[in-house]
Amino acid sequence: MEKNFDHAQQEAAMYDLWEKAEAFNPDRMQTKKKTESGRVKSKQFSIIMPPPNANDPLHVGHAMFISVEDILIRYHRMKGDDTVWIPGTDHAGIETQFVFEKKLAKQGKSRFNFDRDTLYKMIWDYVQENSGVAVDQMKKLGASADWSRFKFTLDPSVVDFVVQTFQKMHDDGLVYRDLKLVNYCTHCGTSYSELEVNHTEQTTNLYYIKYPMADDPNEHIVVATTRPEPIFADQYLAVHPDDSSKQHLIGKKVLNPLTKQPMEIIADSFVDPEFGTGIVKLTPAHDFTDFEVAQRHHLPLVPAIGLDGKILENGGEFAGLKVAEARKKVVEVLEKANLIEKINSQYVNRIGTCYRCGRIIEILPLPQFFIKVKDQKNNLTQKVLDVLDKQETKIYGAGREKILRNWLENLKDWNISRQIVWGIRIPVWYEITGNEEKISVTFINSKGEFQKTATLQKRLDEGYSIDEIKKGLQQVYAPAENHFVVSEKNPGETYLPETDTFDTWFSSGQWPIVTLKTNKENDFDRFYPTTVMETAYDILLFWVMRMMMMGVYLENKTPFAHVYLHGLVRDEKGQKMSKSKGNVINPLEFVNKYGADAVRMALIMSSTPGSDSAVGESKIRGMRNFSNKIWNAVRFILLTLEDESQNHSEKNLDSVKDQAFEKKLNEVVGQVTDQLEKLKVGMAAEIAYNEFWHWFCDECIEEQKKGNLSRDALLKGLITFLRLLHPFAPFVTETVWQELWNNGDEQLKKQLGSKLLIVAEWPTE
RNA sequence: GGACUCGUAGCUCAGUUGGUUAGAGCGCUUCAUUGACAUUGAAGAGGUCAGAGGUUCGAAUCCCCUCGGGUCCACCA
Repeated sequence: MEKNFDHAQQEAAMYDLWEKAEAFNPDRMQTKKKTESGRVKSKQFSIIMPPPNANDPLHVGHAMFISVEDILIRYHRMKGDDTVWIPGTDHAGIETQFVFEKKLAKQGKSRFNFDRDTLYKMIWDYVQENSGVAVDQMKKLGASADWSRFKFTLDPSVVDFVVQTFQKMHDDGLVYRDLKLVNYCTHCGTSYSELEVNHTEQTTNLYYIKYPMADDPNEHIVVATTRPEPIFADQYLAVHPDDSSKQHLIGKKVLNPLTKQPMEIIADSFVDPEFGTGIVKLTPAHDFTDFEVAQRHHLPLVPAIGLDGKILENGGEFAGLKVAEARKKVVEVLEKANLIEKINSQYVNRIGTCYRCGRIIEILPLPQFFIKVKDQKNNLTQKVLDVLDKQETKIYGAGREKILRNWLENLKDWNISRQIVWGIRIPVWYEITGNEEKISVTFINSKGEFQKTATLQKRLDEGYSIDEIKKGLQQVYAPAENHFVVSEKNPGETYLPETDTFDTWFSSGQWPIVTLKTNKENDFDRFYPTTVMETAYDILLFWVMRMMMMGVYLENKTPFAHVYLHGLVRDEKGQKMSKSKGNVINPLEFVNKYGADAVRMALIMSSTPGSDSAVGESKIRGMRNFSNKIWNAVRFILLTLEDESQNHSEKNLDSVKDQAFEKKLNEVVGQVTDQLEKLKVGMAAEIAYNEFWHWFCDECIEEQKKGNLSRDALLKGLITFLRLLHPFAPFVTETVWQELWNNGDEQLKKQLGSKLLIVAEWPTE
């Protein structure tokens, strides 16, 4: 054996050995053990991998989940459980389309140059080019996932399943289409769920604007607002009903400062009498609170801003201006008319920004598809809360269960429409007959020219056929009340397809079910509910919550028994990694430098669910030393085995020492096993590390050198430790195991029990 | 405003049913070692476990308060 462990030379070979033996596939491996009574014991252990973005290389967070999950999988496989780890990759709808559009932009093109089908195919090809990278990197990290069960989130079988789910939800009355306010990014051209909006603080102007009284234009009231630009569309103001200083205003009318149209003052308790002047203008089409107030009082919804982020035609002289420009101009006009009392320029305000591009999110009314989350018959959130109450799913991660409960209790209906191409098309078709005036379309005509938004009627009048429009279709805008049918295929000549796609989380929310139901025949019955869902805590609400909702809806059962939430990996100083700081750790770079085992150990050791951890090069280097320690312990023991002269020196051994050694060894086995059973992966790794290095190597090997411990005991200890350490450091342990097997006599082989460590038996006390 | 979380060795962090001298990695000091490993070993310095109070035979751990970080949510325009 070489003096040091050469990870670069061994890792790929070991992975190859495992794959050739089909060690990851529970159907091929003998994972069932017979009990004493001769019965087959088939406790299952299953993990569905959180699919990484198919288009991106892995980052350190992925390395973290692979380490944790692979440790659990390897442990249970060795224990003899029916163990499966189902891998996959994600199409990451908005992310990927965003990246692709940037690429198009470099070529001077945009998504408006292509019809839906063409664009979809282009992105598909683009993702295919990159998709091997992530899988390859997972293998480099040692992931013992069953690749024969691999799934991509846009595989036809997945798409079919998701479409059926939507159909079922629609049949059950859980789906509705409605004009609602949505968070819309005019740059990305899509709406977002409330979770996808970042809130940042910003210092803005708070304008105090005079509204003349209708019955006496010399009198006025003052309203404070940060958003003067949609004033032209406002029709109502509000005060608090119990605000004694404002009560005389209720029911009175003022004049709109821009349009001079009369506006009524209503009373609603949402108004804070202490803020501003205690009088609020209502803009129901562009403010969530105002929208709710308007619904309570049955006030009209008058949009002022369009999907392009510009003022609509009803804005008169402001029409066509972008929001920011319009604001400037409105303020100018009001100032000229002497209608601005004062401006507080130091007002700190929270605004929503796009989590993708960082631009300000507009709130716009748009017909979208929603899932009822608190339906009377199918109260999804309540069902999930019940699951938590009954502890059918346990959450590991400090305080995270409370956060989950809090969200479930307050969750609003789920907007699942996204205005992008890269995803699963919502299987809905709009009846067009009679609605040609109300439906708008954008498309590429047969000459390849982009036709911007116009009513269907107008395009038909221009001589375009339905067929031509359909072929080059980009976007359909059907009114909320438009009749539609749910169907994957075209129901007939008189229909146009919905062009929106599902929110990625709608399909990935079904991931544990889809992967099991569209794979090997009995997988679902065999592995559902899965044992552990392991993922980062920052997608607890996006993903874990949705999976639980879909699980209880589709199967009446939670999709997993345990949720292990790992923390964010920070840099050596505990700072958040970011490209701009330049402190991003590329896990594969360190795999090449120090080995996968070292990276895994560094990520796992001293990490605990729910909390962030700090990892830097020095830690990884330290763990590389540990791999080498394992290597050299084996090297030493192999040398002593070859050295026959040592044999007789053991004759008069004090067997009491051996007994003490075995006792302690059993304790270590018990401790590591115990921690793994409790999902305390970090603790398990730490115990195995310390006991191996500082007890077995530092003490026991030295004792053996002095002749105080038998060679047999030491060998037994070594074999036991290799088993214990294998889940954590699979490559080096398997490498030395092969070394032992290939150089060992029959007796040693018998002791090892298995040619491959990966499927060797987990030690018992 | 509500909620959650954290404050342990110079640095980054373990220590979840309260129980003997509080641990690890890296760093630091001194020494050792040409035969498992310098990617090593031995010895050591370094912590009033943020602060005050309470429960207890016993608290880093449970409760209350204070101070100081972090995160999430919320209709204060």
